[in-house]
Amino acid sequence: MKKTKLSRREREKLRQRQEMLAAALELFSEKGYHNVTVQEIAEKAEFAIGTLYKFFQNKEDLYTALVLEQCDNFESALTKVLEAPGTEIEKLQNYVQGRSEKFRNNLPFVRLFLAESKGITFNIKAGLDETIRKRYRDFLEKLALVFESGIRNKRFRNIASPYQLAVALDSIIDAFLLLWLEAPERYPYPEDPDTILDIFFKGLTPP
Amino acid sequence: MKKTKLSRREREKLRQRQEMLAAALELFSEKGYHNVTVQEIAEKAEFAIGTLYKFFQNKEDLYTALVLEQCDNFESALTKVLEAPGTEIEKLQNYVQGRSEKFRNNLPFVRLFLAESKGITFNIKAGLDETIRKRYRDFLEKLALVFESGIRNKRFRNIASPYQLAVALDSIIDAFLLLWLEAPERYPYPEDPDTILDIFFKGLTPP
Amino acid sequence: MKKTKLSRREREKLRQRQEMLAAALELFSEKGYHNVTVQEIAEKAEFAIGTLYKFFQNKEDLYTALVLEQCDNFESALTKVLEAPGTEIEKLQNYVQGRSEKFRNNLPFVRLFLAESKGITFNIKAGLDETIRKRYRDFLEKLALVFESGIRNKRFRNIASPYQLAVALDSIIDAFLLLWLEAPERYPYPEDPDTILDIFFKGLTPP
Amino acid sequence: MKKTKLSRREREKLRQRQEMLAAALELFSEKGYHNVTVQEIAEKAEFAIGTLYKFFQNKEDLYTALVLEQCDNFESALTKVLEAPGTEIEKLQNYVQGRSEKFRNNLPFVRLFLAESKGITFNIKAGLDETIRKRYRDFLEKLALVFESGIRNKRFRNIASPYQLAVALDSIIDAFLLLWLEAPERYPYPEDPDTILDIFFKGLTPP
DNA sequence: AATGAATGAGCCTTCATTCAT
DNA sequence: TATGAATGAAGGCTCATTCAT
Repeated sequence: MKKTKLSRREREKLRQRQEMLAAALELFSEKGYHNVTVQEIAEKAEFAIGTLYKFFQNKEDLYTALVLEQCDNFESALTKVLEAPGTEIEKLQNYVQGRSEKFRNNLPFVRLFLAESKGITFNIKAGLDETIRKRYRDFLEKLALVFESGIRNKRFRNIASPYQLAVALDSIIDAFLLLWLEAPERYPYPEDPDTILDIFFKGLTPP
Repeated sequence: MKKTKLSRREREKLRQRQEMLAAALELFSEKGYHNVTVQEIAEKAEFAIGTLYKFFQNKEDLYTALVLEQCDNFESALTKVLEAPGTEIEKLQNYVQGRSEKFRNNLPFVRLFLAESKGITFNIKAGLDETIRKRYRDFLEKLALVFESGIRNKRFRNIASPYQLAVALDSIIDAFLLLWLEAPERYPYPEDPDTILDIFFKGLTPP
Repeated sequence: MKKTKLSRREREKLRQRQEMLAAALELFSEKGYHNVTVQEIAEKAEFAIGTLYKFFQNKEDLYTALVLEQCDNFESALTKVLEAPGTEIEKLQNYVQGRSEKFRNNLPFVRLFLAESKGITFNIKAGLDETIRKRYRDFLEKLALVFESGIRNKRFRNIASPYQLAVALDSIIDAFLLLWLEAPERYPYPEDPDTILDIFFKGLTPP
Repeated sequence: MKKTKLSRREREKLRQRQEMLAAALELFSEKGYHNVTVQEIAEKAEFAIGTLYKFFQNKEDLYTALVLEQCDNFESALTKVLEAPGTEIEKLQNYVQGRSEKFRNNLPFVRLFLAESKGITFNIKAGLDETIRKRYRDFLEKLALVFESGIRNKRFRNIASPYQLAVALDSIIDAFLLLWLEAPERYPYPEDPDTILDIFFKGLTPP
């Protein structure tokens, strides 16, 4: 809980930086890294190019900062959810609920995130994607812990390794998110969290 | 089932085209669309740039042709699997098996496919991704039919819409594929097909 | 012999100006005009850029002021040497000695001076070099006077015009200075003044 | 005496390269490295920028190639002069004559050469000047050999080390060249070679 | 008066595409 | 028909200079 007092100047700087990142996020998410010019970002953020280069060493640096910052944000929010007290089932319910919401409120970033974590982007020369995948794997380990404890105390059946279950759960959440993204009216989100968990909890074959 | 006789000249043309596409696939999948020059592709394929432009209108056209052709290939192979006779469970088993294998034998393309279907790539200005997603949705409908009939004849529990189940299954297959792609030794593939189906069929909570 | 009393404020101004010029000299001589930013100069001099621009209209102006001031300094010192009483030979001895010393104590400037007077630098658009060369020519006239009087009173042989002799002498002094600059241990300076004069006075061919 | 047959294509390439270098030489020598844009060079040489970049990796590379090639040219021509048969005195006469002529026929390059070898230019990051100075030193060693043998067989008085004499001679030649460059009508060149040698051979003081 | 953040013109360089041979 | 040299538009980035505080 940082409480450092920032000078007016510093606060101003930070605000400017956020504005630049916001403009960049919107553009990158809309057109892709290579189809956005630094000029455009500067214009959208209403700064001169030179000013933008005072904040970020180059285009790649800007992109990297953008993605990593957003990752931090997501990570800490979802980690908090997982660490809240409750049974494993409750934790998963909260996680599915929390992840879905967080994503739906940050669609522009989600598109970037999926691009970096799932596809090949090569937006950045030296593997930003690798950094992001590592962080994502680390986060999945935390999610896996819930499955692990659930299996240990017999609340969950031992049908796959905890990590695999974590991977499976997340992939379904993302898939349903994309479904909703593409056709919000056909696949309304509100009911999905339960659907997802039903798939997981009940299994397809009748008992 | 076209059986048109091709002249020697035409067959030669086709072979050249395939060589160009093969070179392009390798490069695009390795470095990303924007980090590959037409020059490079021509060199790798051992043609002159001008020759390459005789076959494809421009870089985008080449990329589009490449992706769509590969999609055709995958689609028809997997459709065939789904249409083979058998119970719904057998069909799904064959599908998971077939999809996994097909993917593992065509890794370069899979990377492109995931990039285009999951992330935002904007490799191509005018929504190649939209075309691909549409085709993918259409294919998912076929997969959904299996779930639908399974639900109808009570082999499967009705825990989600058939289409949702199709989406969920595919997303898990892809996720496990990525898992294996990133750490083949830690997540060996052979056992995965069953794991995936177990998750689906048995459900997480004990009966 | 200006004796104007400067107010404290004016003296302070002058001191600041000198500090800026000193920082600039060091940087320009080390990296060349075009590889030094005004930013750098301001930082090294520990002033804000804006302050620097209060003293000099622009980068060129700063450079010009720097070079001209240093030239003034050198010129007046060496003129003094030439005007000191003594025979022509003594004058030349003192000149060689004085010039060598002065140069060795102001290496950073010498590099700039040689660049401006010998090479093409185009550091400055509107011919600073021309100004400098003109001043240098004027100075050489003074040196030539020594040769002229030496020739007139038969102390020197009339083997070339006085001005040519002045040019020749200076070029040798500079050449030896560069020699020493590049390999101080191999071409130690102390003995050089005499060597230079020997070349001049004795001639190469035996009498 | 290379006699390699060049294909028409190769000869054409070489000619283009020479045209680019010629345009660059003229511009660099007229305005200085930093005041010439690649655009300008391309225009003057009547090529598109892209074509120019097919021949040279970048602006620095072009400049380096230009300077080094010209150096080669000068070096080999003057070395040939020094190696021609004759007494030491004849060799020096030929050298002064040859150097003067060569320089006067290649004024644009001389300006570059002096800038790189005498001044600080920092046109190029990684010390082209150092390369050039090394080559110049090596050449001076050859010139020094003439003085050495002259001293050994008593044709020359031993008033300075051979290398120092070489440095002195060259510096005077250059100085006189500059003199002529600045005021051709006042310091006509034809008589200079003898003047220079007179200064060297006769000495200033009467016997 | 002093500051230094903001500006944006201009430069180097790349690469998709064309077209003469 | 196949070639690949030539093209030049467009983008990333720097840095001298200004001006509001």
